[in-house]
Amino acid sequence: MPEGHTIHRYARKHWDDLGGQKIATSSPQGRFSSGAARLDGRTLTAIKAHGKHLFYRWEGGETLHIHLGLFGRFRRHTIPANEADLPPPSDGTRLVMTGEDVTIYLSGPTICRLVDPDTEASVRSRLGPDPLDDDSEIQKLKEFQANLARRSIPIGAALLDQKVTAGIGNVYRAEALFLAGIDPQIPAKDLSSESAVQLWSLSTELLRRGERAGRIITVDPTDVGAKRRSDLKKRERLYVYKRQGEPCRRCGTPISMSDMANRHIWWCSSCQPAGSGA
DNA sequence: GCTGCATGATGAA
DNA sequence: TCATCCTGCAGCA
Repeated sequence: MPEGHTIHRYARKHWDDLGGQKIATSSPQGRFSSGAARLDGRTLTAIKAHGKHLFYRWEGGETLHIHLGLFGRFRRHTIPANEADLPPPSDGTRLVMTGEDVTIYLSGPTICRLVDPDTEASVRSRLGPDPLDDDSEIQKLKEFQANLARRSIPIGAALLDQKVTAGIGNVYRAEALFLAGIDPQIPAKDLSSESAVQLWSLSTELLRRGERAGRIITVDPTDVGAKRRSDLKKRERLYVYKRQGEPCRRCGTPISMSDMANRHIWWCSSCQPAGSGA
């Protein structure tokens, strides 16, 4: 499920599977038929992730722009010796990309379209700094802080705004604010410099860990009596997300929930007391 | 089988 | 603030 860590992971894995190869493309569902027909047989020259957006660049200069939204997903199959053993794409499969050894099915994306390099650049220019991007850490942090300083919306809403920072979604916003001890309600511009720095470095650390592990794990194993992160059971991997009413793993206070920026948000009212982070 | 919900984002009102 | 688009699956009957 797609926050930035998943997207960067896809970019890397899809490049390993398909990079530099001539790719056969099709759209069983039909909604991307013309785009798939244009790409069919072309060589994939690069894959770039920015926040939750994916950009597949092809010989000939065009870019395939994909955004998974809430429902989009990729399915990957190694092509079996007998091609009849390959599970067929479902009727809803928007795009099939087949390389030498691997085929990828895409379903449910919010965006799947061909764009020119200028459009790719303009999409990216509207996104805030991505903690998983290779750009300079100092530069990204400065941009993040400047973006916060310009907003009076609550920090919990600002973190979901991809113009502020790109890649954080509803799980990471709740978990990062908990770990940083920040009240989700405080205005973004009121965040102290220390809290902003901490929030950025936590976001980076958590997203990196998520990309590596292939799942979101924010809990320090000692907080749940485990030795290693890999030992954590599914229900133990997060501090606050979807845990309303359950005891805080740090202090035992029941976790709170409310709505912010059209999504549920969870927090601990003792670890993140009103006004904390300012 | 049906219902509701979900790790997202936009555009209208 | 709401309605809408995108799809799958858990939880229920």
